[in-house]
Parts: sequence; C-alpha cells; structure tokens
Amino acid sequence: MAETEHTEFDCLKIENQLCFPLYACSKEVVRRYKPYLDELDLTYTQYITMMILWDERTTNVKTLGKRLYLDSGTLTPLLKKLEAKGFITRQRSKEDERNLVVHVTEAGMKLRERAVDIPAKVGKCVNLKPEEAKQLYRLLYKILGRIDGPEK
Amino acid sequence: MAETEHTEFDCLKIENQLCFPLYACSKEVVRRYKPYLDELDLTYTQYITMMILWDERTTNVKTLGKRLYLDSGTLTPLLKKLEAKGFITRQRSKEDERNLVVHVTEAGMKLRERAVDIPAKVGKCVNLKPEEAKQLYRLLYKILGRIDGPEK
DNA sequence: TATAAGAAGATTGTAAGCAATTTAATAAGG
DNA sequence: CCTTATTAAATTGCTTACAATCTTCTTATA
Repeated sequence: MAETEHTEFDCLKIENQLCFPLYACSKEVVRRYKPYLDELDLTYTQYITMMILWDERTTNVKTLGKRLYLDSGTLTPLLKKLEAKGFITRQRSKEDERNLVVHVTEAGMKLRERAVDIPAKVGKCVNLKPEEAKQLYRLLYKILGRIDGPEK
Repeated sequence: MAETEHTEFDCLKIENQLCFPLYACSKEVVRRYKPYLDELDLTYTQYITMMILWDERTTNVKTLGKRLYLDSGTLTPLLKKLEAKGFITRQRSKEDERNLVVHVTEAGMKLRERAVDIPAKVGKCVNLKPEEAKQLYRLLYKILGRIDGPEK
C-alpha cells in the first residue's frame, strides 16, 4: 500500500511545481541584494538597468526593455527616478523623436566603483558549487529561449 | 590577443549574473500562467495560495507566509480579495485571537477542478526535458536552503 | 498579578510589474 | 501628397512585494 494518497489533483500540489521555487528563489535572491543596494540608493531593477548602462554607456528604452524583459510602463518611471538621482540623462533622439536615448552620467559611472564588490558578496550567500551555478544558468536561459546566454 | 577587453568590472556585466536570468525567468514563467488564471479570476499569487488551501483545506497567515515566502503585508490584502470572491473564509481563532484561520470554501474547492489542466498547459511551454526540470528543481531548492523540496 | 516581552496580523508608504490605452512621430502605399 | 499603418514611449489602473510601524493578544517573569 502506498503511504500517501494519489489523486488527479497531485499536479496542483505546490511541491510538484517548478514555477513556485523559481518564483520564490528569485524573490529571495533579490532580497539578498537589498542591503548592499541600499548603500547605493538603488533598487534591484534600477541596479540591473545601471548594469546595462555601465557596459554600454548609451541605449534606449526599447533596447532596455528587450534586454531586461521590462516594458515602458515599468521603465519610464524607473528611468525618471534614475534621472532625478543624477545617474542618467534622458533625451529624445534628433533623428527619430520617438526614440528616447538614455545615457549614463559621470555620477552614474562613479557608482560602478562602489558596486563592484556586490556580486561576490551576494554570490557567497548562494550555496551552489561553480558547476551547479553554471548548470542553473544554462537551464534558466534555456527556458528564456536563449540557449547560451542573454541577448546583446 | 584577446578579442574582448577584460576589466575589473566584468563581474558587473549582466551576462555574468546568475540573479538576472533567475529574475527574468520567474517573471516570464508567471506571465505564461496569466491567460489560464484569468479564466479562473485568479492572479499568480492568489493561485499558489489556493494550491496550499486545496491541499490543506485550513491554514493560517503565518503558515502561508512561511510556505509562500510572503509576509502579512502581501497576504492580508490578497486574502481579503480571495474572501471577497468567495473562495476562502477568514476568521480569528477561538484559542488564540492573534491567529487568523484561513479556510477554503466549497466554491474555492470547485475552482480546483477548473485549474487541474493548468500545470500541464504551462509545462508544455517550458522547453526542458524531464531530467533538466528535475535538476532545475533541485538547484532552486538548494538555494532556498531546503535541499530536497519545499517546507510542509 | 502587574508589567514586560514576544507573537500574529494589519496598516502605511514606496517601488515594481504589466495589460491596455493613448499620444506623437515615422514609414508605407495609394 | 495624403491617408493609413506602424512604432516608441508615456499614461492609467490594478495587483503584488516588502520594510517599517502599529495594534492586539498571549506568555513570561519579577
């Protein structure tokens, strides 16, 4: 005899879901960034936005949205906040006025120096071996439909 | 010569982050639930709350919070909405009035029959082999600090 | 048994997050 | 050209999400 009853509803048990640990884990990991990001006066979403800008210097809302999986409804107010803090500038493109060009300021670039230790600090809190982290990375990007890594 | 420059700031590139695909993947997967959950008039968070209740029938805010990684600031308004829809009841415990007992109603249980196909439908959109899904599940719960699965 | 300490939810304030709609600019087709 | 379609952001409305604080109730302990 089985110890546990099985029914047609087993598929609806939370322990049989893949989506739930994904959802919970994402929130927990983001939470671990918070104390470090607070020091920089950045939220997590602002932080990943700055990551793009630290690397690219200039981009626009559409590209940011595609790379970060966010839409203008999220990005517009977020970018206004980053602008208010003096980390970025926002201006319409001369060639195509629909296009909003986002550019990192000097103050924004200076933030990078203070952020450089954050990934290692948070990484230490995640108890995965390097090989496991690589596996996880690969599986996540497989779900995202980009087999070997992020879109550029 | 290396084709790409390497600097002390490489660790801040988005493609070198594990947290970002986790964050993005979580959102994308939750999004795939939306059309199916809309039919049941449930949001994703309401859905995972109902999962606990379909299985347990009765619980309380504290237990829900621990199992779902949510606090009362999120759960209180969410449970009020589920109550307004008639899917649950909320009442203080007689033994300890601090304790808010949450119980699923008949209407709430009936929802389960309409939800039973959702996991399979969403699962089909996630292009992982069964073995990969198991790996992913294990890695996520390892990060969550619960090696072999969720807390009961 | 008063009083302090602790626990459980509720409330407040801020920031995402996203669907749907709107506005403005550009491109395409007749 | 002029009209239509398309595109890029912005706006609106609603729901999380969470830190911090507050309220109420229970438990410890002096």
